[in-house]
Amino acid sequence: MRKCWWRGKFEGAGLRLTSPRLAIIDILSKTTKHPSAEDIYLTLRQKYNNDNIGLTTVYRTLEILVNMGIVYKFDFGDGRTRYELSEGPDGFRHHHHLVCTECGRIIDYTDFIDEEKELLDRTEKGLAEKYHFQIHKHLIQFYGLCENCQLNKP
Amino acid sequence: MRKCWWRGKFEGAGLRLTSPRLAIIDILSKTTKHPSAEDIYLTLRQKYNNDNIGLTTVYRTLEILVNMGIVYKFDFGDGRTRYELSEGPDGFRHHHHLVCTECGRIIDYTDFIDEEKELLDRTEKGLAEKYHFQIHKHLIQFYGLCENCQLNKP
DNA sequence: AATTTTATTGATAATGGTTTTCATTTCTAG
DNA sequence: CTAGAAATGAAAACCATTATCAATAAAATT
Ligand SMILES: [Mn+2]
Ligand SMILES: [Mn+2]
Ligand SMILES: [Zn+2]
Ligand SMILES: [Zn+2]
Repeated sequence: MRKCWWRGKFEGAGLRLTSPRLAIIDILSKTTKHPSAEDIYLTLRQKYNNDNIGLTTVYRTLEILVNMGIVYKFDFGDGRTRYELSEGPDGFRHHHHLVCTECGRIIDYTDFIDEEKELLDRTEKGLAEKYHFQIHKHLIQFYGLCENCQLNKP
Repeated sequence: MRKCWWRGKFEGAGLRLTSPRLAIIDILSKTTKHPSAEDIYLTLRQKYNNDNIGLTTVYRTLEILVNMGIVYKFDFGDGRTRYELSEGPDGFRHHHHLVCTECGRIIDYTDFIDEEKELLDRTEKGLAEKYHFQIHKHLIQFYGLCENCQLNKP
């Protein structure tokens, strides 16, 4: 688990690894949640209140990180985009999501991920051939009710 | 292939099957695309220009249809919500999507759908048990470049 | 070191898809 | 017919995201 695996990507792109950018990566690397741009902005104000990082910068930085493949971007259906480091604090962890449509709770799961991966690879290959599509990524999500929301919503 | 399979759902909910609603369902049932609310609104103005159906009504109707399970709602990443009848013109057709991130083209595919279904069922069952989640639906999408966009973007 | 160039930043304004509001119209029940 | 409920659409409000732009900071060049 080498640290700061993203540094190289920044240098290669002629981009500067500034303190706002480091702070945003830091926040993402220390959470298991899926914060929105505003979530990150608010965390910055609380914990790093020495500097005054603008919401615009948060949005801009996230877009850069997404384009470099350092961060993944998700829409879980609650009207705001949510973000997640592509490589977790403990190294790589490919996973998919379970989304509660009532309270918005997100669960990362890795169960069945190998079987899924195998099927997805095969499907991607088949689809690429049949539709001449060049597939770059896939998205799998399950929607439903979490334990709490099942009880509170009969 | 019984026609107007949705009538029952409307009656059961105490909702009226008005002409704007019928027109919107009609448009959805005659396309293989995935129109946005505005797409539907514009089609209404062109083809059914006798009446003057407001964009608000389109949004409202779509939400009702989604809540009744008659229509599916998708986010393909282009900033607008897109809709599709849950049961196609030729009866049921469960499928997933291939999305071109360059031009927004959407391909419905049913290849591998049986294998996917089998794995999804198994995964849903496993996840439901492990996380006590009550799963209602799944989402699978592949993102990449369509044939055209591969050529025009080297 | 001084100067030029380039990248970054954040306050503000603008954008644009979607929702709310609300007065009016249409349908339904009695 | 009449009272109540549901539906409609124009306009205004909402709100996450993006564009503008002048100011700042860092790198490159002289
Ligand atoms: Mn996750
Ligand atoms: Mn489709
Ligand atoms: Zn929940
Ligand atoms: Zn394309």
